[in-house]
Amino acid sequence: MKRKPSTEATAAWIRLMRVQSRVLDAVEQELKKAGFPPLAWYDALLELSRAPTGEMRPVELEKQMLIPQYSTSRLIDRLVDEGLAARRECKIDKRGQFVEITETGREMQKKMWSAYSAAIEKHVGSKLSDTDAVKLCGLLDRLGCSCDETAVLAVKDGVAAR
Amino acid sequence: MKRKPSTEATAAWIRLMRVQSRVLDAVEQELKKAGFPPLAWYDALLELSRAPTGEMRPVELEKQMLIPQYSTSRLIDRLVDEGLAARRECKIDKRGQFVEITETGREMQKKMWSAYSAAIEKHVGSKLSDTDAVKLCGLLDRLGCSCDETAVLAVKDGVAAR
DNA sequence: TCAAGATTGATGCAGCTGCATCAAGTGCGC
DNA sequence: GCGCACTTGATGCAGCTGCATCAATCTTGA
Repeated sequence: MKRKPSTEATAAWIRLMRVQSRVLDAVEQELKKAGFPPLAWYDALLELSRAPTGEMRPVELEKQMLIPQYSTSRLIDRLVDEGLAARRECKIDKRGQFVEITETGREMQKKMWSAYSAAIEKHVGSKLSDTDAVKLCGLLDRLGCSCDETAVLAVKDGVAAR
Repeated sequence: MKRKPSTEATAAWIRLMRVQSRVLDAVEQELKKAGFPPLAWYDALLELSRAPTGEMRPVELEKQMLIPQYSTSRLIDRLVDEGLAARRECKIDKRGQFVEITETGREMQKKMWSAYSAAIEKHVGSKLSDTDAVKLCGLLDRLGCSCDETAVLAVKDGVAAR
């Protein structure tokens, strides 16, 4: 039997998988309990709300969120169904479209951020000093393949998780 | 707008989500490319192969793997369909059953571990010194709610990720 | 002994994901 | 101007997940 990875590396792998899954579950549960939609919706609403004009091309959204095309397409469907966003035709490129966040969508994003930020604080912030959080970031960043433009883009009104 | 979590904590949260998802994806992809089933199957096979008698109660498996009951039930279905495990009736408790790993199942587990361990090395081991891996474990453990019996149970022939 | 409650495992349903593919539209080279 | 490759977005299908619920069996306590 091979034994390529050190026990230390293997232990880190296991922790990474388990802890992430527990923490994510915990946060998602809190959102759900508070009657909010899943995190992915929040991420999309946040991106849309940040767009200067309040609207984006799906392709754009897709690149920001780093999710596959079909996934974007369906996420938009759901947002539209719930009145949180609206599709607008794109006159310059008839294949395309624009997705615009609605007023309801903006409100939802803000309300979600209250619950979301509280959950982050509860499940991460309160368990780690700021300096430890920084250390953790540093170590994790080294695992992120050719990591991360988006870097320390934590802002006043929200963060995108995925 | 509230601002409960520190920027550091928020940054750590984002990293945790993103890096985990990238690393997991990468590892799963390698398994898939090598023609193997998903990681969850490996975890189950590993648990079964570790059972002294080669068989376990589904309830047992469920507790080890920390996945919900219905999930276990279906995972077993798939393993059985592929001939990697077999259901045995349980004479002491007629509600229950035993799940036994087959010879094919044992072989699969071993073959998967080759690919799996190589992937761990590639995506974690090679990017972190052992001492850094230990630091990472320490930090992650602090996030794990009332963490982890299973602790440093990395062994000669495999690890369970979830 | 027997009824109430707990445990064990399966399953129908809805929702989400990935994969493959499709149709429509664009734009580039010639 | 025409054809061909590329981009944009949607969708059918299969698989997996969570939720709720079910049937069967076991256990407990009066």
